[in-house]
Amino acid sequence: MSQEDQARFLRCIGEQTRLQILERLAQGERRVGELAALLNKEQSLVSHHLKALKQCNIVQERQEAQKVYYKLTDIRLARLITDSESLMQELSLCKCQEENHEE
Amino acid sequence: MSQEDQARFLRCIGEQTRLQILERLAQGERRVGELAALLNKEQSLVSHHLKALKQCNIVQERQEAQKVYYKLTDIRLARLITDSESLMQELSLCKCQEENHEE
DNA sequence: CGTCTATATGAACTATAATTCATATGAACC
DNA sequence: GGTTCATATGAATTATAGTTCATATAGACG
Repeated sequence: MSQEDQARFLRCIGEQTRLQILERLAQGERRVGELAALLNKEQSLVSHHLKALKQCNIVQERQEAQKVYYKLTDIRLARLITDSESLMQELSLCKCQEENHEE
Repeated sequence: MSQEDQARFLRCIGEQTRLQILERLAQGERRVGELAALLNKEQSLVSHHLKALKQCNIVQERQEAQKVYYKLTDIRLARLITDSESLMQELSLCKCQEENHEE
């Protein structure tokens, strides 16, 4: 597993729509159309993102007739995301001490 | 803390050169020039990446004369990266069962 | 077989990010 | 003050990634 793969993996998670998808999948299996409706995004967009997530082994699919269900490959992914979120929140607290301007 | 911020944070970590920088900083403070030499990259490139990391509160700087030392804002960042790496490695093992072609 | 439903795909476009190069800044030191 | 050393910056270029649209595929079902 190269460092480039690790970077690719993190970048794959580091996208807002994909984070939203993963948030939903953390609660259980969802169909493509369901996700699109829940997130209020185009079906093709969701499909593209799911493909990206699949390529990084972050999600798995299961087909049932024309319907395709996606789920997290491993539930620990949800934990990883949660952990990164809370760590990031702590880090950003420090920020406020030093700078509170946006340029 | 918005989801967009979280995505930005993960993307910031999800870059090979920055991962390499963080790997070094996990071992302790380093100067810009040191990092450039260690990674065999241009000084300006390292500087740009450090700026990106700083903007996400991932690293902190400390100046001493003309020299600028960088370090991780929080050592748990190193853990987060390590954790993501090992989880990712596990996930990629499953991959091999299903596909072993590169297109 | 035609139609509907669900999803995937690919091309085109747009946006974002990485890299390089040349140069600016600024401290140190003679 | 001029020179050197360490770092930062900005513009220009290139590479990568996100989004949309139109269309393909493929199963279900009358």
